[in-house]
Parts: sequence; structure tokens; C-alpha cells
Amino acid sequence: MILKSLLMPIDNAETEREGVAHITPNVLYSEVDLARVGMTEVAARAGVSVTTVSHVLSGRRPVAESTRTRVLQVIEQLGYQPDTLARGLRTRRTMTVGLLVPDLTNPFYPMVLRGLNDVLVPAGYHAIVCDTDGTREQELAFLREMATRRVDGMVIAPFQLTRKDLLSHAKAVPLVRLGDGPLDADLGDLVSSGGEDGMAQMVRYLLERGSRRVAYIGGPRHTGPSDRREAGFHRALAEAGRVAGDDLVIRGGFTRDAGREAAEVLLNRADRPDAIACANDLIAIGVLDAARKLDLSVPGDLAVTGYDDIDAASLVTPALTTVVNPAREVGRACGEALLRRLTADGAEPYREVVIANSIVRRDSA
Amino acid sequence: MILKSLLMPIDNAETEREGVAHITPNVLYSEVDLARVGMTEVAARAGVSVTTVSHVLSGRRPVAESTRTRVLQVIEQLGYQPDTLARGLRTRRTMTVGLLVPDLTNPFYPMVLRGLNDVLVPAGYHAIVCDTDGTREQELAFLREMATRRVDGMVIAPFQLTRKDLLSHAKAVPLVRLGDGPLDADLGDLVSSGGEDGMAQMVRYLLERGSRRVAYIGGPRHTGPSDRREAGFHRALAEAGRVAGDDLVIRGGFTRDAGREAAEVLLNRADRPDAIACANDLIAIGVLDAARKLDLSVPGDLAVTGYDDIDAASLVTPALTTVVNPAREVGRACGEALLRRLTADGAEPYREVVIANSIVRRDSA
DNA sequence: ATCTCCTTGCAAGACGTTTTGCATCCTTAC
DNA sequence: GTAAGGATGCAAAACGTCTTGCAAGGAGAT
Repeated sequence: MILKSLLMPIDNAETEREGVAHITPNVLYSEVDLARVGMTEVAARAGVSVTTVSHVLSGRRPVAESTRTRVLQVIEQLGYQPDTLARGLRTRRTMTVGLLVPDLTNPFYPMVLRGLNDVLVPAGYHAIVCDTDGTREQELAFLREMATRRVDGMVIAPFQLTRKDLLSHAKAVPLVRLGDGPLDADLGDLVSSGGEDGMAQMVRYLLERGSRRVAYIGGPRHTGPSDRREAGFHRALAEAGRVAGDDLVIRGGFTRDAGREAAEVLLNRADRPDAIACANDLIAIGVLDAARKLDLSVPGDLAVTGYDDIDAASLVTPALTTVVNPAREVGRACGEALLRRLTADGAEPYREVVIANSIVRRDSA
Repeated sequence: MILKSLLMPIDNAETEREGVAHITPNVLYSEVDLARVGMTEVAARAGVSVTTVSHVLSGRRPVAESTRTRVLQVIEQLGYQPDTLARGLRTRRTMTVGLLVPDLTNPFYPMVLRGLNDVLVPAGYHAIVCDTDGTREQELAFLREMATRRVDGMVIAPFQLTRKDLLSHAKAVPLVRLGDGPLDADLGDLVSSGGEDGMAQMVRYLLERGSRRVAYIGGPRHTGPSDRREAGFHRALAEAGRVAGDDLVIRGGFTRDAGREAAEVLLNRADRPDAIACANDLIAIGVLDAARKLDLSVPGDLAVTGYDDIDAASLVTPALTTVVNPAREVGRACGEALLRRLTADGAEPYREVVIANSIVRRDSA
């Protein structure tokens, strides 16, 4: 269902009503009209130079109290608002950051944006958010666009991007990578919720619970959090003295549909698994779809687990046992990491932030 | 569950690992280093003036083919990218729009953003998105911030904003209002999915189905789509020769929790309703929570309907009968309306775009 | 061959800020 | 009474682009 509107042709049934061409304005155009008055105007009215106005605003040099209040008064009266553009041109700071995510439709990412805004907005920064559909072309296009816009920094959840793609950008502006990507100091800080550990923990839980054949459905190799979550799966198995054959690992997409398809393959085999650990909740929901279709009881015949704990995880039947990926907190950590570099004087050391995750046991396992 | 991380104090359990302070770069610093070369540099290398370079780029004046290719070659070689800031300062266009939404956590809005990007990004525009939590302070702060950033236009889903708040902004930049707000030509175009009709249709369906006492749970008055959806409720009832007493209408918030609380009030009364139409899906899911708690069967004892058809609507049990609010299509319409004004020469007529909606019948009614 | 007009290119002035070097005036200390 | 220094304020130069007025050259028309 997630991808419904992506795949279906959207019919353009619209009604349009045209109204009056020009409405006579029923407010007086006053001097307080927005955004058309500059510092020169303020300076003139206050009887000072633009320099002084600037200093009143920035506080970089002392201004006599009397002139100060006079200037502020004029500013208030005129509704003057400094032009961020012009300021940015001069100061080389746009107070804007870019956020690159693969799929805003995955509820995890809007929550990350919230967290990011929690810390960035109070500091005066705002985010341009770009949805890349997880395609390399769009990821690259977005990176280029952000460069021409001279953003002060970026938070990215890269899917297809290679180390080489990112390197030049990482040199130009502070970069924070979101998710369980590879550790790489050249590519900026990393904020994750410890996907390898989280998945390992989940698989350990499945084994303790008595599952004998545990399968794994992940995303494509080298995309986003894929590799590290899969590593966690293998690690937990290895610790228990087992090995998952290739037939028990399927890599598709991070969507509900992909999950259903992968599950159908696994479950139609003679020696079907009795547990499936999924790389995210959407996939797990797809697995639930498949199980229902095949009349398998969950968790009786098959245990299913997800990852992220999006809202939907608690809404499906049976409710999903999953790994809590505290999206908002992750977003905040990204904001803090970025802010640290943006406000730092010198070079900051590379840092990796791991947000603690935990398992939430519900009905599916 | 939606509001979980909003309400709960988030514990800051983080692990941090510090790495090497400075990693020796393992790429050569080449001239293709990003974003540090300007038009002057390009002009010098190509042996022409900056004017010519600018003309090559903008095409506003013809440039000899030979110089043209030479300039382009140098641009390519240097990896030159025009500075959007400087350009914007001169041209008065930032190629940036603002998107104001009350709650990005409501899956409806991320989808709108997608639709918006569908049409805006190809045209070179990017969106700054701001989540206001539905509070007036944040809405106003955001409006002011966008003004200082000199965005070229805004798409807003206002909750608490009054006509007066918006007026000055509407005069400064093209505004598109999203949702079922009041018709008001001074406040910019309006894109809605016909909330009044949609709700009326739904209530009509409930009546045909045999419901005798239909109640309504909405959001607070004069916020977002509240009023028009509620109007639809009353209209459908009136058409059927009935009237809903005040005791059958409750106005709370647009959240799951608010829905549950309102439903508990309604359902604990002696003459409880046999159907509840809700102003959005989140509220309806809350009603389902309450019904379960009171051991009422849905739709046997109580029919429940939502509005928006967010993903979760089809995931809950029983699956929600709801009004499809085609978010992405709405987003696109917003983008188109905005683009129309942004690219128009003169004044465009006021327009209202109504996206067709429809009912999707599932299990809850 | 002369005149006109089109093509092509350049120089310089915006756009609205911040920043820096100087000038002035008033204290304060001697 | 004078020198030193702090407190204030101003003018002008940036930041990187687009735009406008003007000039030089070449082609076509008479």
C-alpha cells in the first residue's frame, strides 16, 4: 500500500473554478509592507549610516545606547527584515542545510526531520529536504543542487552513493551520514542506531525463543543500512554456532511489496524457515501479507520481526515485534553533530554517534 | 502511538566514539574542487569577460558558437557552478519555496511534499519544510523566517493563522493554501480535496447503511480543515431531514489520543451513537482503541469512518472505511498552482482547485 | 562605396549586506 | 593643559552574479 501512489497512474480528476481576476485590496498599503525596505532606508530614517545599523543588529561593535534604541525603533516601525541572501553572500553562510532521504513515505524519515528541526531551527538553520527515491541519479542531482545553493551542511541517508561521490562534497561542507553506513572518517560523522547490534539482538531473541531455521530478508547490498543489519544477522547466528546458507537470505527492496515477494519465495519451499528477520518494518508487513495468503499462523508457524518501529508496526495484526529505531532522537543527534561542526572554530574530530536501540516484543514473534 | 515521542521525555542514551582528529586526505586536491571557482576565474581562463560567460549560461544574448563551446569547456573542466545566492540577490528569485505543515508525523503531509517536489524540483525549485506543531507561535515564526529568506512562494496548511496574519505575506509572495480553508481570494489560491463534499458523502453512506445516531469527532474550530468537514457532516444530516444535537459533536485534536478520549465520552453515555464519523484517520484509529476497550464490536455495535486514507487506515483491524484524500495529487496541484504564479507575467486570476475524492469501503463501516 | 543594421563583446553599475580602516569626539590621567 | 586612549560613527570595499549602455566589426542593401 505504501507504494500505491507511486506505481499507479494518478488520474487527474480536478475541478477548477476561476474567480475574479483582481480583488481590490481591502487593507491599506502601508510602509509596513513586507520585505521591501533595506538597511539604507533604515539608516536614513534613523539619521545614521548603514554601518551603524549593521552594528546594532550584529553587536560586533558597541553602539551608543541612544542611537541604538533609535535605530531599533525605526526598524520596528518600518518592519525591516534583513535579507538572508545578501547576508549569506557576504558571510558565506546560508543558514540552510540539506537533508537527503531515500523515501519520505517511510514514516521513519519524517520523524528524523522533526528531530533535526528540533535542534537546527532554534539555531537559525532550516532544512531543504529532498526525496531521492533511492536512485543514484537523483541522489547525485540533489548533491549537486545543494552545492550550488551553498548549503552550510548536509545530513544524508545515502543509498546508492559511493565513497567517491561523497568525497568532494565532504570536503566542501560538513556532512553527517545517517544510518548504518560504513565507518569512514573522510565522509563526515556517522549517526546510527547500531543496526548491527540491533539485528543481532533480535536474532538472538528468535533463537532463544526456539526458532530453528531463521531466514533474513534485507535490502540490496551496499545500500543504506543493508550491510550492517545483515552483518548483525550473521553474527548472531555464528555466535550460536550456526551458519545461514544462501538460501535463507534474500535481498530485495525496502518496501512492503518487496517483502511480500521475498517471503513468498521462502515460504513456498519445502524446508521453509520458522522465523524471518526483516531489515525494516515495511518488509515485515509484506511478509505478514504473504503468510496470511498462505494461511500460515504468525507467530505459530512463522515468527516475523521488523526493524524501526514505525507507527504501523503496532497497528498491524499481529502487532510486529521489532527493533525500536528512535527516529526523532536520531534526527536530533544528526542536528547536534552538524551544529557542532558548523559552530566549531577549528577542525572537529570525527565522531560516530550510536543511539541506543531496543527490542519491543509484540505478537509477531 | 503517534505522539509517543512527543510526549515522553526522550532519554539520551548515546554512545560516542571519537576517532582520529584529522585524516590525511587520500584524494588529490584538484582544480575540480567544489564550489570555490567563480565566473571571473572561468572568464579569465576562457579569455573572455564575465559578461560573456553569463550570456553563455543564460542565453539572454547570442554568443558566437566558437566562444560558446570554449566557455562551456572551461566550465566543465573547472567544475564551475553558479552561486544561487549571488544570482538570487541580483535577480530577486531564490528558487526556494516554503512549505508549512502542522504535523509531519501525520503521513498525509510527507506525501504532499512528494507531490510538491514532483512538479517543483524539475522546475528548479526546492522546498524548505517547517513543522509547526499546529501552534500559532510557530506558524508566525515560520512565516517571518520565510520572509527574511525571500522565498519565491509558499504552500501553507494553516491551522491557527488568521486572515490578517496571512494578508501581508500574500501580498509579498504567491501563496497557496492547502486544505479545506475558507475561500478568500486575497489569501492566494486554494487547493483542497473538497472536504465538505467528502464528509457529506461519507455521512450519507452511513445513513444509507442504516445508522440512526451518527456522531462526529472533529478538530478544534477554525483550524485547518475542521470547519468545512464539519459543515459536510451537518449538510448530509440536514438533507436527510435530521439534525445533530450538540451532544453528538465533539471537537478535540487531530490525533489518535484525542480521538480515543472523545470516543470514550460519547460511548459512555446512555444513548450512545451507533456511528462515528471522524475528521481524520488518526482520530478514527483512536475511536477504534476506545471501542476495543469498551468491548464494542466494530462495525456491529458501532460504525467508524475516517478521512485521508493514510497507510495506517488499511493496516488497523478492522480496516478503516475512509475518504481517500489523494495527498500526492494534492501536493502536485499545489506545486502547479504555485508554478503558475511564479512563471506568470502578469497577475493570474484567483483559482480554487478541488481534487476529486472518493470513499473506500473497508471493514469499519 | 556608403549607410544601416545585426552580431558580438566589454565595462561598469546594481542587488543588500558585512567588514575594515580611519576619523572624530569625549574622557581620564598625568 | 595636554596626551593617551576609549567610545562612536562613517566611507568604501568586498561577496558573485545579472543587466544595461555602448562600441567595434562585419554583412547586406542601395
